[in-house]
Amino acid sequence: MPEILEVERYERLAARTVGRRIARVDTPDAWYLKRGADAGAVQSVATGATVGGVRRIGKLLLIDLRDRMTLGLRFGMTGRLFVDGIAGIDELEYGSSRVEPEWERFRLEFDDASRLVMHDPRRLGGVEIAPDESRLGADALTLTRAELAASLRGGRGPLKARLMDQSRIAGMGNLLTDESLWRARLSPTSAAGDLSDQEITRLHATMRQVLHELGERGGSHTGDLQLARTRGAACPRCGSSMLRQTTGGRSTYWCTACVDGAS
DNA sequence: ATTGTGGCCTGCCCGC
DNA sequence: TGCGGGCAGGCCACAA
Repeated sequence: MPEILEVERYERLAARTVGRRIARVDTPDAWYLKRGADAGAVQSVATGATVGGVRRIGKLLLIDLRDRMTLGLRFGMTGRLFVDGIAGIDELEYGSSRVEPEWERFRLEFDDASRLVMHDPRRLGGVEIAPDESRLGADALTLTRAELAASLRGGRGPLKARLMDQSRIAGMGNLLTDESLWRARLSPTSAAGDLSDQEITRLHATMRQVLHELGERGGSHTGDLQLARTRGAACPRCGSSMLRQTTGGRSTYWCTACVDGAS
């Protein structure tokens, strides 16, 4: 599913449209427009506008329109981006790899007839006008150790939930979070605020490594833990059986032996 | 403020 | 072979 690594790819793809003028906006799925936006509002904002820049905060893709408001694109779990017929991601874990015209939820058509298309079978993504960027925390790809420490401080809920709280750290999804915790040998269920300075340092270094390495490999589903994300699987590191439980409302796979064991 | 829960959405997989 | 239940998770509304 699109986590920060996938949306980073979408951002680079969308950057092709900078400087293009939007001739037409298509909103075939009214439900896909969020936070009070409707077809008329989106059209008045975007039609005739030139794309001034493309940014990303966490999993939110931002399209800045020159002298107009910004469009915010969220991809949910199965959203894919196409620009000029090129897919930002070929396949998505848990998503269908099929491409169906009826799954197109949002389109920008430019003066030169090129198009930017959001494709989302399950409709969990959406488009909004002028998203409130202050609701998002520090971007995970540039997260500093100090920002991580501040994000965890005082947290009494599970560590995993804090890492996935987009208002504190923007971009971490379920797969990246499980991979990072597993590599750092930290329990997803321990209280976020209970980590020692040493553990915070280790988690920070691990997250950086995971984001870099999985980014190079091709996405959030390419982690070392991925094959073990199934019931009854063995820990790829120590061979113990993986525990599956729900934490932070998400299915969580982790190895209690690796956390408890003396490395 | 913080934390936890349920619901949304729907294609796909598995078992019968 | 067809059918139906369960599953996936990003995000939000809501409750305590």
